[in-house]
Amino acid sequence: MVTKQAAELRALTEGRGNAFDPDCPTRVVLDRIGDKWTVLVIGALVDGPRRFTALRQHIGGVAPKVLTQTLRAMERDGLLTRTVYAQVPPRVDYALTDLGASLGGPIAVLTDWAELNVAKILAARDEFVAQEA
Amino acid sequence: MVTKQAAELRALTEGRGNAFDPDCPTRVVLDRIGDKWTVLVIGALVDGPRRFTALRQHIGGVAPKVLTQTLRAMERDGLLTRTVYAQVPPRVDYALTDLGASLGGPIAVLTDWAELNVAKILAARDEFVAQEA
DNA sequence: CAGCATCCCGGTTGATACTG
DNA sequence: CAGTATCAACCGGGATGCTG
Repeated sequence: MVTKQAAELRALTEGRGNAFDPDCPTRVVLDRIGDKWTVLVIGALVDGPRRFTALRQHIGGVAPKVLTQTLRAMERDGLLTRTVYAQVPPRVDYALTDLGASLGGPIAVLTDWAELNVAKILAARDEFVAQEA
Repeated sequence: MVTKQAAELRALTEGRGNAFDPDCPTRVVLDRIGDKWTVLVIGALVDGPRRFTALRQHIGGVAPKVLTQTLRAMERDGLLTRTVYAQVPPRVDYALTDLGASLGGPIAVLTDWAELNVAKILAARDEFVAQEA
């Protein structure tokens, strides 16, 4: 059942050591997915552009500095656009690019898996703790 | 095209603030995926059990301590099994559980996306750097 | 062989306060 | 409003040395 997956994974992790290449596709994407806030930002922008403060309030609990960092990194990687309006007070809109929006698919697969299996994971943890007691 | 994804993502990130619940499905899985070595370990085990040293050499560049940490965390979460043989010299086999193997699917989706789009990301980075110069 | 104990370093995260 | 500046705290991660 995992033969196709196995092949794909091996191609990435075993093939020619590219898993240790910092520019390896796996690495680049995984680093961004693994980032605590990127997924939230994508979730916050899937249904339209938002302003900085709107994002902040929507996500909640994120420091301005960190949000800025996340946003800049995503902009740098072409996942979203940053539009500055020359007016007072300042206004900046953030919107997903096609690329950024297309990441929603893989993320959704992951979150689907998570929803399906998180119970098993938590059960495994409980059992593990129980065993070592 | 992203309407279904949008709905799913919103359910996870917007729904009821569970994105900030440490036990939120998204969080748990993302933390594990985001881990530098977990994906490599899965890739190393998809085609059968391996011993500690075999894993170490296969993955390469991972300190024993860190590999142990990763392995333990994955065992704790029911992603793999750890089998100790009472013999001298010691022997420990690691193998993916069904749960662990099933994570290969979502990971493959992610890596597929990565392979398809990493060029765009890198191009976006270059362009970004060029612009600010 | 497997892996734990210890020490340590650097980068990242975050809270707080301030500004164009 | 949309950040930047600054400082403090916190691990992830690695090197080394030792054991059952």
